[in-house]
Amino acid sequence: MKTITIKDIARELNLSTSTVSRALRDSSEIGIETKARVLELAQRLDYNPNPVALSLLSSQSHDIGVIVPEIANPFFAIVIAGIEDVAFAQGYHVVIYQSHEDYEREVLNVKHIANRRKDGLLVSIATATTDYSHFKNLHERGFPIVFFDRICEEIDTHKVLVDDFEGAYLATEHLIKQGCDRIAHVSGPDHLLISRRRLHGYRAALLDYGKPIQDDWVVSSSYDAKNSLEIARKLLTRPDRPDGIFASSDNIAIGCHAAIIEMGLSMPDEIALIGFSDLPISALLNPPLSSVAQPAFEMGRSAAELLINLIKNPGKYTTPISNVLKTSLMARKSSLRKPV
Amino acid sequence: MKTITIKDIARELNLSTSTVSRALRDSSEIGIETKARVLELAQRLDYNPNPVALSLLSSQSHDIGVIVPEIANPFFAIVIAGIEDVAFAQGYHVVIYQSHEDYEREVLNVKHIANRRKDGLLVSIATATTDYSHFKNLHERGFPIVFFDRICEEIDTHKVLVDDFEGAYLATEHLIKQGCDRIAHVSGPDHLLISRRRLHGYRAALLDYGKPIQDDWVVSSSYDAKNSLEIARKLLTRPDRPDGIFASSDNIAIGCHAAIIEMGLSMPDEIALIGFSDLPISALLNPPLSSVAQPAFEMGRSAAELLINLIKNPGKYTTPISNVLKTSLMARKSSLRKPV
DNA sequence: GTGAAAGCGCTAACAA
DNA sequence: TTGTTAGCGCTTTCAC
Repeated sequence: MKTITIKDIARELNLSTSTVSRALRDSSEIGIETKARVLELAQRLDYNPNPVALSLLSSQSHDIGVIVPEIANPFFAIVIAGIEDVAFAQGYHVVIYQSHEDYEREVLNVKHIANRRKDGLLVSIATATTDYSHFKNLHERGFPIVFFDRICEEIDTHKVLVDDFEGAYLATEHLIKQGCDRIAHVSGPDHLLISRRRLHGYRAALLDYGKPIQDDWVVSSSYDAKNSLEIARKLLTRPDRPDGIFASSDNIAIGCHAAIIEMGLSMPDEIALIGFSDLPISALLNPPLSSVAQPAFEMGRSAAELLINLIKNPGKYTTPISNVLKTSLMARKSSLRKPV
Repeated sequence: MKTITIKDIARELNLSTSTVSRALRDSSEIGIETKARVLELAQRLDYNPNPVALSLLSSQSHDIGVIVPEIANPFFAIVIAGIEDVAFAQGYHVVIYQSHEDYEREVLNVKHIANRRKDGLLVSIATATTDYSHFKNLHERGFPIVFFDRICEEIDTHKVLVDDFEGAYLATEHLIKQGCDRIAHVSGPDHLLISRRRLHGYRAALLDYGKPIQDDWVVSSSYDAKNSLEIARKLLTRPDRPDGIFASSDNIAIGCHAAIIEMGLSMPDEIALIGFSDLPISALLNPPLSSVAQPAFEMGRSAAELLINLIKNPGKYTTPISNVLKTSLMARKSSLRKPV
C-alpha cells in the first residue's frame, strides 16, 4: 500500500516539504504560482494527508467516541444518527463503541478512547456499571465528556436526557383515564436512574388519582424482550391479574405484548399496555403499541453539539448544562379502550 | 491531558528511551533488574503506549473497519457482534461505519478507512451503490477486503454469504405445501444480488411445483417496513389478491404483516406470510412471523476470520474463498395452516 | 546491556 | 517567498 506523501510532491517539484505543506494549507505567504503547481500535482497524485501523523502532532483526531449499550437497540441507533448528523457537519468522525451492558467492556472502551486520542466522549452508561471512576478519571484530566439518556449524576458535565418522570406519569395517567384500575409496572434494571425516575412517575400518577399502589405489581426486567416475556407470563398468571401495564421501555413492552397475546387475553380490553421510547417497530405491532415518544434523534444532536462545544473550548470552564427534552404520548390500540 | 510517555520513564530512571522501550517490549537483551524497574514505574504511572505513534511507525492500526448500510438493522447488528467476537480475541478493534444506503457516504467511509490506515475492511454494500471502483482501487493496492451478505461479484476476494437461492426456495416451497396457490413476492431493491437470488429461488420453486408465475406478483420494496407497508397495501387490494407472500427480508415482511392486519385479513388462512433473516423481533409478532433464518453471528465471525487471515499474510496471494452459509426454515403461525 | 541517531508524515518556529 | 530544523511518541538499526 504505497501512499503518496508530502515528500513525494516535494521531490517531484524540487521544493521543500514545508513549502508543499504550506501550499496545501493555502498559507498566505506562498508564491501563487508555486501553490498552483503543488495543488495540481497533489490532485493528480490523489494525495491525502496522513491523519495519523496529524494526530500525533496535534494530539487531536477529529474523532469522537460514542459508547452505547447496544447498537441493536433502535433507540440508540437513532441517537447515533443524530450525533452523526451534527458531528459530520463539523468535520468530526463518530466512532461507535458497544458496552454490551458490561462493565469491563465499558472500561476497555473508555481506555481505548483515551489512548487513541479521541477528542471527546459521548456515553450512555451500561446497566452493569455501578462504579464510575473510569469516567471520573477522564473527566478530571479535562477530557470532554457528555452523558446522554443513561447519565451519571455524580459527574459534573453536560447531560442530555428526557423528563422520564413526566413521561412515566403521562403513560400511567393515560392508562388510568382509559379505565385501568390495577396497573402494574415492568420496570428496567433497578439501579439505572431512568428506571427509578420512570418508577417514580408511575407511582406519582397512581397516588394523584387515588389508585392502589402495590409493591408486588412492580417487577423488574432487563431491557430485553425475551426477559420481559418471561416476567410478563408470571405477572399475568397471578390471581390478582393487573388490567394495565406500563412498561419501562418498548423492548420490555414488546415482551409483554407477546405474553398477552400468547395467553389469549384481549388487548386493550382485558389488559391495556403502554411502553416507553416509541421505537419504529411499535406502531407496526398488532395491536399497535402505545408508547411515550422520546426525541432520540434530537437527543443525539444536542449531545453532539454540547460535546463539540466542549472540545472547541478546551480548558474554559462552562457551567454544565442538563438539557431535558420533552416526551410525548403516542396513544394507540394497545391501550385505547375509548375512541379518541 | 498530560499523558505519560516513554520519555518520562526514561528521565525518572536515568535511562535512554530505547532502553525503556526494550524493557517494555520484554526484549531479551535487557538487564533483568533494569527491566523490573521500568516495568514497576510504568505500572505505577499507568503508562500506556501511544497507539497513534505506533500506527505512524508501522502503518498499522490494529483497527478493522466495517461498513454496513444501517446499524439499526438487527441483522447487521448481530453480524457486527460476530465480527467483534473474533476481532476482539485477536487484538483488533472494530470501527463501525454506516453508509445509510448512500453511495457518496460509502465512498467517504472507504476513504476514511484507507486514510486512517485501518488494517482491513469488512463491507456489506449500500443499496444505492452500482459503481464499485472505490472498492476496486483499494483492493488493487493490496488492501485486505472481505465482503459479506451484500457482496460485489466483480472483486476477487473473500466473501461470506448465505445460500439466498436455497433459502428463498425453501420459503416458497413451504408456502406451497401450506396450500398457497397465488404466491406473491415482495422483493428487495432490484440491483442487489441478494434480491435477485432470492427472486430466482422463489421462481424456481413455483416452477418446480407447477404454480403460476406472474410478473406482476413480484413487487419491489426498499428494506424498510414503512415502505413495504405501502406496497403491501396496494398488493392486497388488487382483485387477484395473493394468498401467500414471500418477503425478501423480515423488515419487508413486518410491513406486510402490518398491512395484512390493518386490512382485517386472517393470517395465515387468507394470507400466509414468510420473511427472510429471522430477526429477533419476528417471533414476537402476532401472529409470529415465519422466516428463513440466516446465521448472522456466524457470518460475522467467518468474515472477520477471513479478513484477519488476509491481514496477517500481506502480499501472499490466497485463492479467494466464498463461504456460503446454510439457511434454515423457521415455520411459525404467520404461515402455518396445518399443524406440524 | 545500553545509548545515540534516524525516521514514520507532518507542521511550525526560525532563518534567509 | 522558500528552506532548515526540530519534534509529536515510538521502535529499530547501529555503535560501544
